[in-house]
Amino acid sequence: MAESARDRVLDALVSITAERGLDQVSIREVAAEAGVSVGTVQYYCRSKDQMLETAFRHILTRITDRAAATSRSGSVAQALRRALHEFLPLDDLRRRECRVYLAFAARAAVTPGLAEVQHELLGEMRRRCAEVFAAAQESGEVVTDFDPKDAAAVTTALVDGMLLHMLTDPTGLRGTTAVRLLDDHLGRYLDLGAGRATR
Amino acid sequence: MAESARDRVLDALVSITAERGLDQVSIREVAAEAGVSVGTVQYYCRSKDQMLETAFRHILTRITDRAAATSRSGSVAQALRRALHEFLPLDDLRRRECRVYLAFAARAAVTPGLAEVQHELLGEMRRRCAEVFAAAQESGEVVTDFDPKDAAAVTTALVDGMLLHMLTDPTGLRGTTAVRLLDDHLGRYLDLGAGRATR
DNA sequence: GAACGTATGATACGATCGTATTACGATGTG
DNA sequence: CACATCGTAATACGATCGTATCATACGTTC
Repeated sequence: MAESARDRVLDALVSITAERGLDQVSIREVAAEAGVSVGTVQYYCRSKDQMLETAFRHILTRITDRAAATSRSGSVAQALRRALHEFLPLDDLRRRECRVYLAFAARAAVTPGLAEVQHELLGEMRRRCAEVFAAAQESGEVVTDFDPKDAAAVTTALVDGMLLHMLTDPTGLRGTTAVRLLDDHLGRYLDLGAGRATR
Repeated sequence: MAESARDRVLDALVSITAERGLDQVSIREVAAEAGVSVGTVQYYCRSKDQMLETAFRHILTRITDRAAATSRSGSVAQALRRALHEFLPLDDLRRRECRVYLAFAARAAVTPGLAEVQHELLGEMRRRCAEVFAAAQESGEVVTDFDPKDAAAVTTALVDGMLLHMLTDPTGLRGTTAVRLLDDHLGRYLDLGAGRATR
């Protein structure tokens, strides 16, 4: 079925942000990209600030849904590894999404409305990640003792840091290297086993 | 001695970026903050893009110089720990600077001129960090075997990731936690010894 | 002391910005 | 049928944007 006008507006904003950056986003540009009038954009978004907050939630939902949909087969460690890969810019689609995330996250540092969204995101990320680490401890898939919450905080920070470096210095940190470094990191907590070689 | 007009212009840009964000920066705002005319800003910066690139280098020099000036006394690991702390938003001054860095780094994802600066920065960071890890291996201050380059890449990414999380979700990752997580991380490579308790 | 480059300010131009207002057709409802 | 609501478009308003141009001092150098 055809995309609703509202979704087309939000997707247009995301497209512009991914390709030209968040500061190239204007009501008129979004309207043109979505193929609607300025009035239609205003109909769905009361103000530009509200439009940005809505679009931030929109893109985050898309990313986290994809991560949540990854396979849970195999060991807990393997499942975590696959899920975390969905947050890294490892192909064109994820690179686009990560660019949008980074742009919004950076603006969240000075925009309370966006900071609230970011707070919800990171809290959920850490919570889910800590659950996985705790589950691995229960099932004995660990190589050392550690606090699941600390491991979650450091792992999510590492993922976002590698994301930042991959996007802003692609020749300095390549995807294959990032995946290997993430494996090394996880391997310090969990037994990745042969899963490291599987997709 | 009094600050030169050029420095006042660059510092004004940094101030605006730290307090209101990079997208609130305009030639007129910078001129007003610096207490000079628009013409003076244009005299020192041919275009806005060039102004941003110059200011990015300006703030990076300030940060890296401060890190380079930290004490090298004690163990190699302790010196590295102190230097890395200069890149984290652990007080108001560093929080301001980190906000500016994050704003520029995010824009570097879509602005080739800024990406070049970021590439130089991260390359230098990884190089220096790897040197320190290698020196620690030479002097035997290590707790396991590892590749200095990999350790440098993952450590710099972790620092930037924690920086991102601390700035965009201050209640989710506090400074004391970040310092502890960084200590845990370094402790997996190096023998921090009692230095962990020292400043 | 005339000429000149440097540093600064004032101002004008056209473009674009976010937002508010208004109009108009389609749709549903009394 | 009358009328309200919803979705969409067109357009106008004042503000702000980046940039270009011109004028004016102040040194320095022939």
